[in-house]
Amino acid sequence: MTAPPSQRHEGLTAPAEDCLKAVYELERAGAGAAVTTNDLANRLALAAASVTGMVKRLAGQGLIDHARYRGVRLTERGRRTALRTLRRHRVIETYLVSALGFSWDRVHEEAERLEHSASDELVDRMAAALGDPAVDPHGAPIPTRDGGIAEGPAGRALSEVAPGERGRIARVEDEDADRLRYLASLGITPGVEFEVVDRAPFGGPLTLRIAGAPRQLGPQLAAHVVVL
Amino acid sequence: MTAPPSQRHEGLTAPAEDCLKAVYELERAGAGAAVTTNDLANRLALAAASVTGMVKRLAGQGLIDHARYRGVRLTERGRRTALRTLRRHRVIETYLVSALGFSWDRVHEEAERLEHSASDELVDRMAAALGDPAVDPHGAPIPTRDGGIAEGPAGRALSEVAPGERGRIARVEDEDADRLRYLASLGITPGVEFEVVDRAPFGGPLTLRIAGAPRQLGPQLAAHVVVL
DNA sequence: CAAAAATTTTAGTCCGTACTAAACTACAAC
DNA sequence: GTTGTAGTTTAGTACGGACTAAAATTTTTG
Repeated sequence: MTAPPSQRHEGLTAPAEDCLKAVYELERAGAGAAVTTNDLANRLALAAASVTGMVKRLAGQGLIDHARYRGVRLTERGRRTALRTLRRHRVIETYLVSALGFSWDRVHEEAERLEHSASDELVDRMAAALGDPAVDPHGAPIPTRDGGIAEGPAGRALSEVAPGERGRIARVEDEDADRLRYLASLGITPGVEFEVVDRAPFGGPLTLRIAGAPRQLGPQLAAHVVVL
Repeated sequence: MTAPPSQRHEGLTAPAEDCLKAVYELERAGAGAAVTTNDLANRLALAAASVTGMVKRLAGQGLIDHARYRGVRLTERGRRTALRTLRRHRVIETYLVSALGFSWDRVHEEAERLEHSASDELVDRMAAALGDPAVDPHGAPIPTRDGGIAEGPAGRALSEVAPGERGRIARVEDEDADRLRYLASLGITPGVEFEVVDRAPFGGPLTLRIAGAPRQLGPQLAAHVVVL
């Protein structure tokens, strides 16, 4: 008997997929360094010991390389698997916003659950229904069906832009619903043009002009807004 | 800490939701009698001992009543919970067919997974996008948001219809993809009008006329087609 | 109505995922 | 270069969900 215990993409459980995705995202953020247990534990809101356990299982499946006490790296297979999960996540987010009228601050949570149960076929149909969009509602690139991802031009943080410069919001790297709602209320969403009017020193607020109107924004929020 | 271990509607795990749904459906089919462990084990493709374990947990949560050695019954809370799961399932099936172009024989599997991770809000949005349909692609009634369900006129099995009678296919109570595909190829889908031309005795095949064309159908299949 | 058959439950095991507490490494600071 | 601390792993526990095998109970049958 031993039926496959439900809801699995290639034998991976939901926590395992979450872990791979987290490794992928932390590797990306962390400029090539190995991802530490602690970082993973923070990201996944787990105790470090739990991460060690998960990491061992994933290493046993050949999805990550684990050097004891020195962190983990995705293997090629692990990377492909993580990208498939990421594709599911981002397509679902986009579909929820574009086809079902969800607001961008509420889709993360929903996609976080659905990404583990939606089949690749469903996800492909959703993507096709939207004309295969390249980015999700937060401006993050959607991995393609064949495992590619357009990381796009690097961009820089809005908090680094000097007064007088103009640019366009590329993406918002935050998942918190309250912060996303607040940013949207300021008009800070992907694709929007802005000009930095002023930047107060010592971590002070940024003053922007968006669509002619002046906007103030704290530096912690601005640090997660990527602009071009 | 102890974060809610993901993907749960009111603290219920996916297997628990499946079990409640199975109890609901078996109670419905079984004319008021208590549902036996064996029936559940068959329906859920589990060992009987596993069902006993699940049943104990659900009884502990007040969702079913369990009399040792004599089967289970849903409590009022259990019934409401089962209906919410059933609503998610049927709305999702309908959405997949109507909005995303799935064929009716492939949606069951997908919905079986998604029903556990889709939020009620998502399901309500899907339903609204379709104009709050009353039945799913197989003709089964979709429970309403407020916990009601229109069981509709009883109907009878197509296998019971006498030669010369006419009627309309109400629903197809089968989930097997191959059989559904076969039925669709014969034109047997909800809403279709038919006339029984002949019924061979001793479990022989049924001869129908559908849209003017003659069709033959075995009695096992016909037994799961409900007509009005 | 007693014995046989079928059903159900208990007992014991395993795995994945979590936790805490204790032990172990690595690295940095002195 | 030892030592302290931060970070990591091990050890031990728990729980849900699954299994098999054995015991208990109900039902059927002779």
